[in-house]
Amino acid sequence: MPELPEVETVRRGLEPALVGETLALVEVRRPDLRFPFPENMATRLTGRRVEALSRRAKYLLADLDNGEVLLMHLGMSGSFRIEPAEGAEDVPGIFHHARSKLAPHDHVVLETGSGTRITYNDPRRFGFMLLVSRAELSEHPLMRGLGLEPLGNELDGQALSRLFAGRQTSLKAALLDQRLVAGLGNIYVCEALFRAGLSPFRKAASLAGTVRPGLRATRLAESIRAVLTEAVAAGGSSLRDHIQTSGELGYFQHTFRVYERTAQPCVKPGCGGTVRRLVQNGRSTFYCPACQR
DNA sequence: AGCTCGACCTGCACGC
DNA sequence: TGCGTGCAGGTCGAGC
Repeated sequence: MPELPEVETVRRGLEPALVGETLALVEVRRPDLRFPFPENMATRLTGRRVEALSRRAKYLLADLDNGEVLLMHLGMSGSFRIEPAEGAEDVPGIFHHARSKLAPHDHVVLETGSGTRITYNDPRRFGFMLLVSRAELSEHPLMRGLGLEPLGNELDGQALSRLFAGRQTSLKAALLDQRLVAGLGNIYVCEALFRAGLSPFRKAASLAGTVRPGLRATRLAESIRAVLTEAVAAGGSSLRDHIQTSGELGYFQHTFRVYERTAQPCVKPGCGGTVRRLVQNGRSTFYCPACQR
């Protein structure tokens, strides 16, 4: 499911249910996700208060009151849902009976002190959770090598040109490389390249150009910001799963201009091209051969 | 060092 | 119906 906009949507959904709350009950139902959960994770989390919930690239970071951080990644198919906990009172004296049963692939269940149940579900099990001490977080192998935060202040044409300089790989592969820019995935790379009018097959190094240096890079940086900002505002994209913690769908998928639009006409006015799908580095690339150069 | 590719895992849509 | 194939929002590590 999740690229940056989906992870940010999940963060915003979890924040009110989690921050300031104590983890009263923690159940790990299946430990073997991409990495095994930390030894005794349930015990180590129980009784902890969550002080903040932030995001770095596609990672969620829950600050705990003991100086540790719960580091979470949703992989391809991870999602959270929030419901009233068992026996939680909706109105004083009236117990909530609408709590749904646990579903297949519900791997972690957290119950907060105020009677909320937060369930992590992940069919493909590419996601994971880790506990890292706050002090060591920035040097953790998963965090240390991450590139620019695309909605942060540093991402602009100049930064992109510098990062891509000398790279012989394609623009598509370079944008997917989390060590350069961190948070983009297959959807938003395709969409950003379309908006910038740049071919996914162009060499990354050519972004700087020779005639009008910086122009392409600036267009690309602006396209990345625009597509991500719009997608966050739309609650992300829901392709095959729900993504919001409420179970509601994001709706940015209705705004895709090339992704999964194979053989449909290019939406750019006057272009007349047809969207094509091609496998690049083992992943589908959607693009318009007429207006992406 | 940079780059490409296979592997990890489940579910679904498709064609025969 | 059942079975095989290909596809899916990610990332790591092996091997050039």
